[in-house]
Amino acid sequence: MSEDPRPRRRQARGERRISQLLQAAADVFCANGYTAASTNAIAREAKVSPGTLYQYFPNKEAIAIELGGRLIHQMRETHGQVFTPENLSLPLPELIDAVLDPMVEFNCANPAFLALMHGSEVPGRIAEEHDELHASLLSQVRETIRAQAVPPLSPEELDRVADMAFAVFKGGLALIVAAPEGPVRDAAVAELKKVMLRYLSPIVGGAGPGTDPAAPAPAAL
Amino acid sequence: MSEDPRPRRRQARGERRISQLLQAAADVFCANGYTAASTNAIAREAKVSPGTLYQYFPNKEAIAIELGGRLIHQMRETHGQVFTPENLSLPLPELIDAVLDPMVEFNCANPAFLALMHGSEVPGRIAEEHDELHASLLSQVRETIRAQAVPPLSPEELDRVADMAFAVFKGGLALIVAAPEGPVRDAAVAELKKVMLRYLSPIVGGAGPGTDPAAPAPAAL
DNA sequence: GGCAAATACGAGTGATCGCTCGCACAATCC
DNA sequence: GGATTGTGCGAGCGATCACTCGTATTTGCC
Repeated sequence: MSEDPRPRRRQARGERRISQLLQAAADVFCANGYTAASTNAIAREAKVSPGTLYQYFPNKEAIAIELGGRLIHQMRETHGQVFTPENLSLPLPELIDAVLDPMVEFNCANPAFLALMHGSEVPGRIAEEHDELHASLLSQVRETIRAQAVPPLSPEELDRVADMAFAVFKGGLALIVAAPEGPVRDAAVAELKKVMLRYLSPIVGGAGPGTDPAAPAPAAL
Repeated sequence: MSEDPRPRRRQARGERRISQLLQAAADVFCANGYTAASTNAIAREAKVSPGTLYQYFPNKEAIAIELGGRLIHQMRETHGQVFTPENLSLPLPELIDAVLDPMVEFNCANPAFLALMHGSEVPGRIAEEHDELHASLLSQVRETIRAQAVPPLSPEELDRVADMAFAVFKGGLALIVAAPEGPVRDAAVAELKKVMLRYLSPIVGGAGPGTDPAAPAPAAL
């Protein structure tokens, strides 16, 4: 609750150590989970002594807080550029590309994000921030679907569809990040896009079977 | 390793204690995760002393092994009754009902299953058994889709579709078990069925938009 | 160079956890 | 009843973990 009036002068070396420690923490959290990750292991991974670690973080929880905070911040920047007014009125296939691609890229580049956000073992502060982010993302998804839905959905339906679209995305995302980098992962991304497109098409396209009423056997790609 | 030639005579009271301890372990694992769950907490939850707990389990891992084993066994029984030859040729909507309903029911009734199977913190033995179960389920899904696909899918496509269908189901399942029991959960289940139906329809129905009710009288069983 | 602050160290401390052990009670068999 | 064995207890042991502290080194500033 109290601001600290002495913001602790940091030298460049200190900032570097912090990044180094957070990177090490990300690796260890990712490999073993939050609870099983020991602060000594994090320090060892960062090639520093336990004492040095505690020079920059008051306790283990603070490490997760800071790491989670930075990841959430990056994620917010990512999805801030994703749900733009222009994207909002894009045709569905392009909209799905525009939304999924950055999300997939971020989560593949930062596996610690999912590891930290998912466990029920994480300290309460992280869980709170994650809930906020989740709610924020969800409302963006909801507004996007609302903007696209023809005819308009009832509020209850809108909630259900947004919740399910997000949950399904998360399920597919887990498959994608688990896939080996390369063509296999790309194919998985394409497949998830198919799921989303087929699920949402009837909602945006009125009663039609798909967004593209042309060729009955598209089977492209 | 070595079979034990002395299968340790158990009295009825002992069997009851074991069930009691496993139930307590399920609750504690579910609430705190495997690593954070202490054996003393499990014993306390079961209203017995730590010594009593260790009368029936050699160590903490064995508790998770036994609990996971029992849950996996139940799950196998469930999905053994799900993927039957009769169900294999069911129309898609009925097939989805037949597969999803028991799976959803099981996971809602046994939240410890997901809690135990999901963490990367669980002992290696559980992870192995879970991988086996996962592979088994996946192959059942694959065979079902293969039986339904018109025209037949290439092996690579079949793998991708089965993987994605399963991953998407798991994502939706997480939403469902998190939903409060009652109409909200039922609506979520119905919504997940929509996702699966819309995703798989183009695969089974050839070019058709949805489940073509061409065969009006399947009426078997 | 000289000083103060920041950085780095790593053995050590208290707490917690998995697990043990000695002993008492209860059930079963003869 | 006596013998044997399963059941139950809970204080306590060794290991591990989060975290500290006294001290040595490096950096920024004059």
